[in-house]
Formats: sequence, structure tokens, C-alpha cells
Amino acid sequence: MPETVIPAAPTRRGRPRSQQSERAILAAASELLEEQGFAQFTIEEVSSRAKVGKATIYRRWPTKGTLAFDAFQAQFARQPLPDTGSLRGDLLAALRSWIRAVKGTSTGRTLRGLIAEVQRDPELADVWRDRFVQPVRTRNRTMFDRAVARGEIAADADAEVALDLLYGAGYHRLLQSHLPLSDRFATTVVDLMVSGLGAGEPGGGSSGA
Amino acid sequence: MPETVIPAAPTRRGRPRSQQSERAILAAASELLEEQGFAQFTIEEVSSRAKVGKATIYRRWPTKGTLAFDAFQAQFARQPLPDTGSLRGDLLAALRSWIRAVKGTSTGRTLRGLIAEVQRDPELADVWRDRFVQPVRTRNRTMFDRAVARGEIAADADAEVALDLLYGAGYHRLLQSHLPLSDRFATTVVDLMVSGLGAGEPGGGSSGA
Amino acid sequence: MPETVIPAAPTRRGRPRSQQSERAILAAASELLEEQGFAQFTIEEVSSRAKVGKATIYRRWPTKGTLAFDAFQAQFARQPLPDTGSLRGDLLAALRSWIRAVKGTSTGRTLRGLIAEVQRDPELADVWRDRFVQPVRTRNRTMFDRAVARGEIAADADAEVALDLLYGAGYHRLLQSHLPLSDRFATTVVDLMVSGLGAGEPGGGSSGA
Amino acid sequence: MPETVIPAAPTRRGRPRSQQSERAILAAASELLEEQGFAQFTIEEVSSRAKVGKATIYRRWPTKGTLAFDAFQAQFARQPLPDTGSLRGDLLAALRSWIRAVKGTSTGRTLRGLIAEVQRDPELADVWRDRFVQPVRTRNRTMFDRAVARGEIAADADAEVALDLLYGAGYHRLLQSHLPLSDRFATTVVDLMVSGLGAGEPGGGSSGA
DNA sequence: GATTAAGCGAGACGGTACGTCAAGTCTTGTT
DNA sequence: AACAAGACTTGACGTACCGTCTCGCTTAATC
Repeated sequence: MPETVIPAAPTRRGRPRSQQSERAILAAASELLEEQGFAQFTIEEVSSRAKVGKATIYRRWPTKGTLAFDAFQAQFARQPLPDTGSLRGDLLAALRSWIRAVKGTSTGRTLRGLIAEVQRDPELADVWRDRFVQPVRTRNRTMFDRAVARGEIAADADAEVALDLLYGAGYHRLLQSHLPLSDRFATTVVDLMVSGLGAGEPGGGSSGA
Repeated sequence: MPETVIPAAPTRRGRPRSQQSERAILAAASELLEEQGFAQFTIEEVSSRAKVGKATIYRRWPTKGTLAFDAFQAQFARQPLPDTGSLRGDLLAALRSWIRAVKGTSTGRTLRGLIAEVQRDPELADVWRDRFVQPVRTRNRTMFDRAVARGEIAADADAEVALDLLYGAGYHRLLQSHLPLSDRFATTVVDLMVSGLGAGEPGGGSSGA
Repeated sequence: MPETVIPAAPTRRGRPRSQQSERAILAAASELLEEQGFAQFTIEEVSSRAKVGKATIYRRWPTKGTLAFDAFQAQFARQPLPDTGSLRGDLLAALRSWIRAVKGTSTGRTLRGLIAEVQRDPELADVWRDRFVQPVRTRNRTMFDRAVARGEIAADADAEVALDLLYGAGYHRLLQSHLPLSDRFATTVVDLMVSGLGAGEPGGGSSGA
Repeated sequence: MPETVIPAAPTRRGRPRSQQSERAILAAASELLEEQGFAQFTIEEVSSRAKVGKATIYRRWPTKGTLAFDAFQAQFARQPLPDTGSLRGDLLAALRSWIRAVKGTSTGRTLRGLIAEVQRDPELADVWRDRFVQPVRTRNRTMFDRAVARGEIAADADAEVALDLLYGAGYHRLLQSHLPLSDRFATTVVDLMVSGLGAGEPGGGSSGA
């Protein structure tokens, strides 16, 4: 998997792209994101801080979203996958770790800005899905694989939907700010996922899980 | 609760605000949102379509996000609260109804745009939380109240977190586009919420807070 | 005749154009032309010096050439039409006055830059012809009218061509820099125009047309 | 005198300059000038059409003006010096031939563009003066030498100023477009130069030619 | 009925950032 | 060394919207 979004130069001929410029751009972009957030993040300012022409940026990144994404990747350090011995413990550790990374941090602020940008920049949307969302999900599915191996959950349990519940709830609170990303929230989310609301019998729809 | 975001005029003296202009603005805004989406939604264009001065818009709405919000409210017709006799049925109906409203529709596109805007416009964020998120949640809590009354779930079940799981999963797929908002997705979400993954005993993680 | 190139606002409605901005733009433009010449004359710099948005300039002047022209008009003070009592004296005074105005001066430098710009900017070419070249020529024709009245030259003498010889020679040396605009040059030009090379009879080319 | 502006290579070591590249560059440049005029004439486009690196162009020509000049030289075929037997006939033939070459032709358009460029590119100004203006003038002075030999004009007649009148008038109309380069214009210019306006006596300045 | 205060459409205002273009220079691997 | 290719920095371009600010003109409520 490539390190960044940067597309390869169309041919092998000609002067190679300067890795030094590249580093300067990413450094300036990260710094700017950290200091000011996505709202004040402009190509112009990055270009000026990195002492690089705007064209040098546009040669590498098609939109400012994709540049911000690359700068964000360095910042959002990959969190170690928890392995507590139980699914419940793993899920709780994962959600808590995510909350710690995003709640009240510049990372969280950037994350919100990027998800906003994803909604308007289709180029970024592709990158975001393929280079951020999917890898994270793939990693996280291991928690469910292990639970199946341990016999904790059925082999056909839908890990995809489970992940949507776990992180969906988190992103929901992050993006809508209706309620805080508290520790109690994390526990309750995981408890609910593991045990359910326990409303199997009375009404009863098609109860097949 | 007022129909729109519009603040009251400071006094009663002078020429009253034209309700006709107001209607023209909202109509133009809705039309523009529907046609072009939030990305091309500019105050300039609304002003030009509505044949209204820009100041007339800014007198009523502080930011373009709040105007878009009001235009969106008309579009996003309030969905009837389902009452199927079981929590599972209610949740499934609610989620399916939401998916029908947003999947592949201009409403869904606008919804994505608005949530994006909420991340950068604090004025809109307040309006969004108080006039959209909270009302919808309040309405939806009824489903859990009824389930408690029916004895389906415990009285102290956390409806807030349950709603975060239900809609959080939906918004997650809407905003990240990693997987489709299929009917199967809806069923699985609800099944999981109701029955859980069923991994209570074997592993038994740190079950405290 | 209007003072400047500036086109009228399309309608009478809306906020009127600020005459103060206009003055600031023209002042900054003149200053810049004088200091740096046409080569460094940029809309960006004018906008920055005049503390005016670029759009405010573009609203009035379609191209940078037309703005430079207006700034130049103030600088290139209309020279008083000489009246020495003889055509020879008038022509000599006029040419010397022109040389004094352009030789080694910032006006001369700007004049060269503007004529260069005229070759590439059709908008400016029209303005230049109608608002600079023609008025100057009209004024200068008076010298020939007076000479006819005095009986110095024939009534059907071609004043247009005479002006082309007089100023054409001057502009030629200004633009090609092959020889200096000396005082001797002025005298010789006028003598030649008045007396001719005196090669009427011996050779006798095709004297028709 | 060298054919082009191209400076000699610094040493004789290493790979010799490709004459093929040189031809390709000049061909592409001429073609581009002819098709699009000086305004759209860019080194980038020449380089792309000639399939030649930009450095290969800059190795030979210091600025785009000098390249355009060389491309123009081929186009602007040297006109044969007229020899009609009289000064009047020679001057008329020369001016008409020039008019034929530049009026409404791509050569004329390029000529205007080059003179414009001369005003801003000092490198080109030198080349222009030494390799275009002076040679043409030297050639044209022969017409006056012959006239002196024939006894048509005085031996001390100022041929330089005479050339400034002849071509100055032509360039004036070419560059200012205030009046057409008609055949009648040519005749009148020459008549005036040969016979003068005939205003020797009444006013009378220092009438020494 | 006159006054007065605010709203009205229109559009200009100072700004900011956009994405593009071409200039002339530099850096590869290849010839 | 020169070559083709295509990177580089620089700097200006002309455009688009932002949110604010005049204009001359309604339009009511208050005096």
C-alpha cells in the first residue's frame, strides 16, 4: 500500500519529483491542520509555509481534501489492536482508544473536517474509503474472528454491521454533538452490542439473527 | 417552536419584513438544493433566483448553513413514528423509513451536505442539534417507552445509546459510503440491537464502567 | 468627451460606484507607472496600493492596458499647440516639445509600453486610437490650417500624411532606438518636410497616383 | 554575419548541438507565429511541437523574443532593393514593397508583436537593432547614394532622417492603425519627401537642409 | 397627514482563495 | 556535453463568493 495519496508521475522520464518538497508540503500541512484546523486550511497557506509553488502541490494532490488526508494520516497514529481475551473487552478497548484519540483533540477536529470534506469532494471520498475506512475496518474485523475462534459468537455473525454499530455510534456523537463521548457511553454501547436489549419474545418480528 | 430559524425583527416600528420575500427565498433555496446540492448552494445564487437582495437574506439567516437548514426542513418531511406492537418491529420500520428517505435521494445528498456544514459553522451546529437532532430523538424515544410499558425491555435500558446505535450505523454508511444502506443491513442492525452478539459469558471482559 | 475609459454602470440601480476608489486606483496606477514602468505594472500591485479589491478594478477597466492608459493620460499633459507664425516654426516647436516630453522620461517609457500593449490588446487599441491618437492629430492639424490661411502651403496639402512623417519619424526612433532623438534630428526632419529632398526633375519616377 | 541569434557553444568537447533540433525548433516557431501570432507564442508550445526540451531552446536563445525574431527572419523575406533610375521611383517602390509585405499579413502581425516585445526585452532590443533595423537601413541607404551619384540630391543630404521619414510614417500607420496603409499614402509620403511642403519663404526659419 | 424607521432590490465594496498559466531554471537517465 | 522530459520556483492572472455597505424607493405605525 502506498504511503500517500500522491499519484505516480505519468512517466519515468524527466526530472523526478522532489521528495524534499513533498516532505516540506506534508510537514506544513500537518502543522497547519494542528494549529488552525481544517477551516483555515488553505493551499495558499501550505504553499507559503512550505516555500513551495502552488503548482507543486497541485501536481501531487488533486484537491485540498486529499492533501489534508495525507497530512492527517501521519497525525492519526494507527492504534494498536486490542487483544484482551474476550470480545467484550476488545470492543470496549477499541472504542475507548478511539474516543481518547478524538475527543477534544486536534485530531478529532481534523477528523470532523475531513469527513465533512468527504461529502463534497468525490476524489477525496474514494481515497477516504479505500485508504482509511477499509483498512481500519479490516484490522478491526480480527476482533470478531478471534471471538468466533473462541466460540464466543456464531461463525456467521455479521462483523460488518457490528463495526457499523460500534463506530457508527461513536462518529454519531462526534459529528452531531448531541451527547458527550463519555466513558459510560462506551460501556453502554458495548454492553448493548454484546447482550442486546433483550426484547426477543413479546412482540417478535422475524427474530433470525 | 418556531417554524424557521429566522430571528424576530428588533422592533415593531418601520416597514415590516416581507413574508413574500421570505417565501421566495425558501422556495429558491429548496429548489437550488434539490437541483444542485449543497456544494453549489450559494447565497448569491439564492438571492438571484429569488429576486431578493442579499441583505434581505442575511437579515433573516446568519449563515448559509442556517438557510439551507430551513430549506431542508420542508423537504425532509417528518416521518410518521411507527407503531407495530413490538420494539423490533418499530426499530426496523423506523430505520427502513429513514433509509428510504435518504438513499439515492436529493434529500440524502442535502443531509450529507448539511452534516458537513455543521462541522464548520457553529451557528448551524446549535440550530442543527436543537431543531433537528433533538426533536427527532425525542420522538423516537417513544418506541422505547412503549417497549418498557409492554415489558419487552428493562425500565433502565439506555434509549439514548440505543438510538445512537440505530441511527449511528445508518449515518455511518451514509457518510462513509463503505457499504450500501441495504434492507439486509437494516434487519441485521435491528437484530443485533435486540438480541446482541450473544457473547456474555465465555470471555467475560472487564465488565465494569 | 469622457474623462476616462471607464464604462458606465449598466443600470442606475444599486450602490453607485465609489469615486474615491476610482481616484485611489488611478493615483496608485500613475504612481506605479512612474516608479516602475509598464513592465512591472500589475493589477495586483495597483489593487494592493490603492487598498481596493481586484474586482473593483476589473469592474471599471476591462484590461490592464486600459487602466494604464487612463493613468497615463494624466501624466502626459497635453502640450500647448505652438503658434510661431510659420509652419516650419510650428512643426519644429511641436516635435521638440514632444521629444522633450518623451526622451529619457518615465512618460516616454510608459508611452513605449503602451504602444507595445496596443499591439496585443484590441480593447486598448480602440481606446488608444480614439482617445489619444485622433485627438492629438486633430489638434495638430491646426498648424497646417494656419499655414494654408497664410498662403504658405497649397490648400490641398495632405496634412494627415505630413503628420505621419513628423511624428512617425519621432516614434520610429523612440521605438527602434537605432538613433537618438537629438535636436539636430528634429531640425532635419522639419527641414526635409518643408523643403523636400529637392529631387523633383532629373530622375522623375511614376509621378501619377 | 551569422544566420541566427544562436550563440556558439562554449567549447568543442562533449556532444555537439543537434542541427536537427535547431531546425525543428525554428520550424515549429515559424509555424506557430504564422498560425497564432505573437500573443499565443509560448516557448512551452514551441518545445512541445518541436518535440524538444525547453532547455534545448534556452541553450540557443536567451529569451522568447530572440527565438521569435529568428523565426520571423525566415518569414520576412528580404525584399529586393529597387533600382528604378530615380530616387522618387526607388522610394516609392521600396515603401510599396514593404506595405505589400505587412498589410493584412501574418508577417505584419508578427512584426507588430516583435516591435512590442522589443520594448520590454532588452536582449531582443539589441538583436533587433543590430540584426534587423541596421541591415535594412544600410541596404536602403544605397538608394540615396545612387541619387547623389546621379546628382539628384545634395551630397550632404541626411539619408538617415530620410529613412526615418519613409519607414517611420509606414510603421506609424502599422502600429497605431489610425489610417490605412493605402497606395495613395505611399505616393503622398514619397512626394512630400521629394518635393517638401513648399513652405520656404513667408515664415522662414533656418532653412538650411 | 406628516413623520419616521425599517425593509426592500440592486449592486458595489474590500477581501480571500481559488486553480491555471507561462516564465526561465534545474535534474534525471540516455545518447 | 547535449539530449527529451518534465520537474522546479515565482508571480500574476481573472473569477467566484463571502458578508457588509450604500443607493433610491416603499411601506406601515406613530405622532
